[in-house]
Amino acid sequence: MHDIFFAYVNQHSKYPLTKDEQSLITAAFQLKKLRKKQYFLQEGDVCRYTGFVVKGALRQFSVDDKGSEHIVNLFIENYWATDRESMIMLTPSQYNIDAWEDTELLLITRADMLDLMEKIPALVEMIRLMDERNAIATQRRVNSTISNAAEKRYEEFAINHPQFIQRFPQHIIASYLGITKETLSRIRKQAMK
Amino acid sequence: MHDIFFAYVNQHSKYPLTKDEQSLITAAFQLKKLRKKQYFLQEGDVCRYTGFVVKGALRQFSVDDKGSEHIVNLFIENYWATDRESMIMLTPSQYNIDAWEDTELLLITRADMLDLMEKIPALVEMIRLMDERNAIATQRRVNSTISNAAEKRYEEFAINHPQFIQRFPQHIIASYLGITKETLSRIRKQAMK
DNA sequence: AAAAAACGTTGATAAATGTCAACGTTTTTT
DNA sequence: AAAAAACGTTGACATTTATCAACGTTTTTT
Repeated sequence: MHDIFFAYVNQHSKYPLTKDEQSLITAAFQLKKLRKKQYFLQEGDVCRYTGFVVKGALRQFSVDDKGSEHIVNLFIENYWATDRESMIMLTPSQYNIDAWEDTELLLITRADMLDLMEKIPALVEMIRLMDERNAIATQRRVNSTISNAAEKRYEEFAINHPQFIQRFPQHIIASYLGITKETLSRIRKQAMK
Repeated sequence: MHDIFFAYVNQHSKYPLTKDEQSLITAAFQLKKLRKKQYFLQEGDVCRYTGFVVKGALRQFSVDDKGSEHIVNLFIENYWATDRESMIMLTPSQYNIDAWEDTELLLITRADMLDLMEKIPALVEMIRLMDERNAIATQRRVNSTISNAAEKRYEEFAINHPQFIQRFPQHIIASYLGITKETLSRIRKQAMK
C-alpha cells in the first residue's frame, strides 16, 4: 500500500526517499478503507486527518439551509482529501467528505505530518509543489466561475478534468459547477449539435 | 521600507530574523512604486515577480471576448500580488494586475525567493502559513460562489472582507463577486430595509 | 472654475438558470 | 428474477440576473 505513496513522493521531489525515511512514513500513515457512501468527515466534526487517496473516489460537499448538497471538491487517486480550514483552525467542519466508490486512504494527523516534514526534506518539497498546484487550480476555478456562463464553465471543466467526467455522474458534476442537473443536461444537449 | 516587511515576517514565524537575514532580504527585494492605474502585470506577459504590498491597493482581472473585465483578486497592504501560474509555469499570463491607488511593492523573482528560502527558515514558515491561509480563503470563496445566490455572497463578502469594501468602489466588488454593478446596487437597496 | 471622467442608481426588457413534476432507462440491491 | 434506487431527460413555468440606456451625483483632471 505505502509503495504507491513512496512512488508519488519520489515523483514530486528531487530527493529520493531513503529506507529510513520510508520507515518513518510507514509508521506515520495508517491505511483506512472506506466502503462506498461511508463518511470520511462529517459536518460539525473537527477534521483530524489528511487522507492520500491510494484507490477510489470521494466527494466533499456542504449542505445548505434547504438541504441541498453543493460539491466543493472531488478526489480520486493521488489526491489529498481533507478540510484544511477545520484541521488547521481546529474548528468544526462545514463540509462532509464521503466515499463515492470503495476507497483506500493513507491517513496522517497534522502533528505527525509536521513532524515528518522536519525529518524528510522530500516531503516538504512535495507539499510545496502540491500547494502550488492547488493554488493554481483553485485560481482557475474561481476565474472560470466568475467570468463564464454555465456552458463555458462546463467546457473548461471537461477539458481540465476529463478524469472526473469518467468517474462521477452528471448531477455531481453539475453541483461542482454550481448549476442544477437539469441545466447541465440541457447544456450538453445543445453542445451535441 | 523593508522594515515593514521584517515586521510582517516576524509576525508570521517563530524564528525572529537576524541582522544577516535582514540583509539578505534587503538585497533580494527591490522597491517598486506604481502610480494609480499603472500596470504591474499585463495579459500576455510572463509574470516575473511576486510583489509584497507595502502600501496601496491593486486589482487582478481578466478580460473576456466582449472586453468585459472580471476581478479575480484584490490586494491591499500585506497581501502578495502575483500570478503564480504564470510565474511557476513560465507561461503568458491571462491576467492583468494594476494599481488602484498609488502603491509601493517589494518585488522578488522566483529564483531569488527559492534561494532565500534555503537560507532563511523564517521565510519558509511564513510562506507555508501564507499558502495555508490562501488555500482556506479560496476554498471559502469557491464554496460561497457555488452555493449561494448573489445576495448571500455579498453578505458573506462584506463580513469576511470589510477592508475591501472601504477601499474599492462597488462596481469592482460586484465584479469580484461575479455579478453586475446593477445587480449589486439592487441587492444593497433591498438589504437596507 | 469649468470640463471630463468615474460612480451609483433606476427602469424596461431580455436572457440565463432554477424549480417542480413526470417519465424512461440504467444500475444496484434484494 | 424482481424490486428498488439512482440517473438523466424533458416540459411548463418562476425566479434570478444581465443588458441597455438614461440620468444625477461625486470626484478628478484640466
